[in-house]
Amino acid sequence: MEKYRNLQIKLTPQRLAILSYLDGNTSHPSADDIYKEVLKQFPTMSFATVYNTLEALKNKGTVQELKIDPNKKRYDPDVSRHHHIVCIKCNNIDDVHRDFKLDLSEDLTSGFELLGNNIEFYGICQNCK
Amino acid sequence: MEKYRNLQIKLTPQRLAILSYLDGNTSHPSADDIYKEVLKQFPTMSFATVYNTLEALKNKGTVQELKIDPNKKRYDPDVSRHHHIVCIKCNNIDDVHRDFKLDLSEDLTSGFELLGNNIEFYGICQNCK
DNA sequence: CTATCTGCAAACGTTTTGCATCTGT
DNA sequence: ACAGATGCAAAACGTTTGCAGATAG
Repeated sequence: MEKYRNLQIKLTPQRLAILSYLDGNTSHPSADDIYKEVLKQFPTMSFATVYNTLEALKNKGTVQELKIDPNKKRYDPDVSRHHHIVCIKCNNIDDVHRDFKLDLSEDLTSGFELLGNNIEFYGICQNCK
Repeated sequence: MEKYRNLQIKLTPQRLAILSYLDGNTSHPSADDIYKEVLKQFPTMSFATVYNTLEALKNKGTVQELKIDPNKKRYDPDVSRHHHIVCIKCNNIDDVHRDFKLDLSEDLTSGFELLGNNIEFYGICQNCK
């Protein structure tokens, strides 16, 4: 795949399968979701490879780790500035592509150098209503 | 303790020690932090009791579980509406007591019934600067 | 050719569970 | 008295690691 050449990581068949699964994926999959999917193509796929690849992609800035699910890490191939809305019943996650400028006055930052924010909206999704 | 009577849970000595440790605590402790602390007073304290108690307190709405630390759950006895600012270097968490009214227009909620939001600010804390 | 990746299995840290005993109400 | 809590140990779960063999560049 041409588009991945500039990642500067070794493009093994397993990694290409992971990249292809992640490309345009808005389901915010967990490591296990990725593993299960790629396993179909590579019956010897291991978690080590999934995590190794995710670590490499995180370092290259093409995937971000989400803290939305308290029980496992989930991954988002969309690293553009956006937020999420989570269903409190089924944990389904959707993207919220809107920018909010949230400034904190000095007295609220506890001396922190403020770098940014992530907003997690929550509610009940269409399916669960 | 009078103030805990209305929780409608059995107030064992272990639970009172946990409640006393949590009361006014703004360090956002993990289960392990709580365990270690209460262990000083009750050498037979077990994780089962810590988790059991936290579960009960969550259900009563007097403690909330935080998803800020990807490696372990952290707990906040302050259930008033507030946000957090996290240090990207040391994972230290401070409270941000300010209200932001963030409305999402219909076309951004993906059909969700919007109930609220949590904002995680991030930056570098005074110690780490 | 060699730095890096894969796959397996073992290890890890956190959280959950089963169960016998104990205790707050 | 008894519903529900404790404490222990084992298990479950997601994630990480060590290492021998394989492979992309």
